[in-house]
Amino acid sequence: MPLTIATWNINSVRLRQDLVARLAAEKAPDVICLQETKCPNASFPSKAFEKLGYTHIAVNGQKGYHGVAVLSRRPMREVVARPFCDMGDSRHIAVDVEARGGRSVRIHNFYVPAGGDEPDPEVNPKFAHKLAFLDEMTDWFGTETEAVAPADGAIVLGDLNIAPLEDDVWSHKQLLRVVSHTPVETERLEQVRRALDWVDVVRRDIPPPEKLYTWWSYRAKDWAAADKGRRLDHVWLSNGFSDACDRVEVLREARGWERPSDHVPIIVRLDV
DNA sequence: ATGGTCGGACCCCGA
Repeated sequence: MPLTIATWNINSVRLRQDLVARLAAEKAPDVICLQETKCPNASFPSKAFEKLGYTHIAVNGQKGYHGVAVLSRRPMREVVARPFCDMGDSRHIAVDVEARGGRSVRIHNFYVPAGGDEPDPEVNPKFAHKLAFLDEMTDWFGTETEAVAPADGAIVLGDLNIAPLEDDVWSHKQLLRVVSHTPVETERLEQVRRALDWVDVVRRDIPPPEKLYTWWSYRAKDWAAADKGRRLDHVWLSNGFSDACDRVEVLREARGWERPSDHVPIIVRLDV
């Protein structure tokens, strides 16, 4: 049996638990990693997800903002919820999911700061925070290599809030000075990736120049017609483990579901 | 065409 893993910025898990149920019904992923749950741990709707078969749940939430969670139908244990930038923000959780032969897959679920509007760390503290967060990821990956990425296999996924490639945005030229696609961010994200030589399996399987987006603004009158999206969500596999992934799907249609999130799920299938 | 729309807090903020 393959292991299927979904990542989705849900933009309030309580408001959209029915959409998570729809994803479970239509795609039946073994593991669902959520970001922007906007929900304290005590209020997390665990019961609803347990009824869907996701009996293993790990949450790192806070009131009103941010928040990440992992739902699993396979045995899983929480490894760490690492605080970044001494902010008290809930932006990371790591779990080990059981695989064949006593092995396990370590999943790091991230919600990287969006960074505000002005792409200048001197005048915009939110952008400075975003860059500091990325640098802390690089440092952590580089210094605690074994803990971050055990030999059995590891995954970094989530809303990284950066569209790194020209074909990850609707207009490279028009977004070069827009937060999420500025060179300072895309270079910083590449440093994070290179720290452990993570493999972007989504772009391995759906390579440029094909346009690929996971987020469309709520502000567009007709998101599908305008199609001004960005690829802000990512799935990276540890080097030497990437061959385990034999299928990638970006669920674009979920942007058209009733009262949607502005992000759509990515689903990967692993033979592990 | 430099607007627009969300969600969750609270009387705006972050996205």
